[in-house]
Amino acid sequence: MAYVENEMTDSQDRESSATQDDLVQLRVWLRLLTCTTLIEQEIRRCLRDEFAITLPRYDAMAQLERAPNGLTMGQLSRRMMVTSGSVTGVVDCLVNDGFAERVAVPGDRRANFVRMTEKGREEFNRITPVHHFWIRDIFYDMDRADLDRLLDILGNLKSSVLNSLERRGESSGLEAK
Amino acid sequence: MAYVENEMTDSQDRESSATQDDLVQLRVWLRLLTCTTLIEQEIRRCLRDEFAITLPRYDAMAQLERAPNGLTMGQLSRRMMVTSGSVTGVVDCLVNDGFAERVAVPGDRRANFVRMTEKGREEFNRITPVHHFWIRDIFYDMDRADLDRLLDILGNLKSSVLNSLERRGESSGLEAK
DNA sequence: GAAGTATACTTTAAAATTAAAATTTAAAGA
DNA sequence: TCTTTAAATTTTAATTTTAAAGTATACTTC
Repeated sequence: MAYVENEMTDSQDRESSATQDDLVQLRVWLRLLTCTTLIEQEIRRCLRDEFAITLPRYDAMAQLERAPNGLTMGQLSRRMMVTSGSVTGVVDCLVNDGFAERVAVPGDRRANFVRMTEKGREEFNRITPVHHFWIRDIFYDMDRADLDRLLDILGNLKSSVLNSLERRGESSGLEAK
Repeated sequence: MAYVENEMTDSQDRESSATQDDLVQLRVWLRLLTCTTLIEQEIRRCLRDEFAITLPRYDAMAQLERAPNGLTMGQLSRRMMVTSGSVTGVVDCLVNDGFAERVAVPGDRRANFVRMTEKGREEFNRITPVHHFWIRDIFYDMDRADLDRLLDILGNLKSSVLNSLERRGESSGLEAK
């Protein structure tokens, strides 16, 4: 799931390559990846241990929760940033668990909406406050100024990435509108 | 692969939940995840299109390249931040392709070193400059000050995450030494 | 040195993921 | 209308991933 960022004896994770010369961008990328992986693995573990749910499923529920009328598979796929094939399986599981349901789209027989059931909404509301607690705990040492700066800089980074994708063609499958 | 961060019409990717109230940490986390996912998908695509190699395999090669004597499976697993079961498969493929080889560890018959072959090193050296170019292009709009600040703040974040993991027990499987 | 425990790794089963092909339906053009 | 093209999903095959179980080897302690 990613390159490197290691250093010292055997300190694990993935710091340190690209430390010698001036590849700042590479160092930033590797550190970004390290942070994301650490956080993602911890959240995944917590969700499994305390709520017996996988991260992709909680992710899907988080998207559906804010769309009372449901989302099409395509919309859900773009919002989760995974391929539609992947979403098919995740939604199948949610439907199996009774957390979501598929509903026909009036004017288009190719598509169907997925939306949360009442049971799904209840489960989501049970998980979410605890999830927020985990996140706050993970970011506990970051002061408000750091958080604001980070949000800001990541906003710039996101623009930079999207510009890069546009330069190379493919508008990344996630164009607005 | 992760929650949310969406907004506006249908702008895709995953901005916007948690925009209303004061869940800064959550907003930062979601934006972090968005950036990482965007970059990772693009690098994955480039590696596939231009070098017919997967990201995990290139990742493993990047780790092995800086360890001329090889790494044990456990070391490689911790550095790649994936489970050892996962590494087994990736290394099998690298060995199949002739990019890596397994070597017995003198004093320990349970372990074995994995190290790159000359062919693997050549392939790695062919890919790496192009990889660096992609990374630079992706970060093109970020000025030096932003990059430095980002590296710095992500360093703090990494510490914060590791502290959080320690508080909860499990030193995350990646303790130094 | 025997027994119990820990370590290094592989294997297994289940999920998630991607890319590409296949299906079905809609929209557009002639 | 007919044909082509596009769009929304699902399916398929291959990878990667995790967690947990299994194997083999090393270490510790009595």
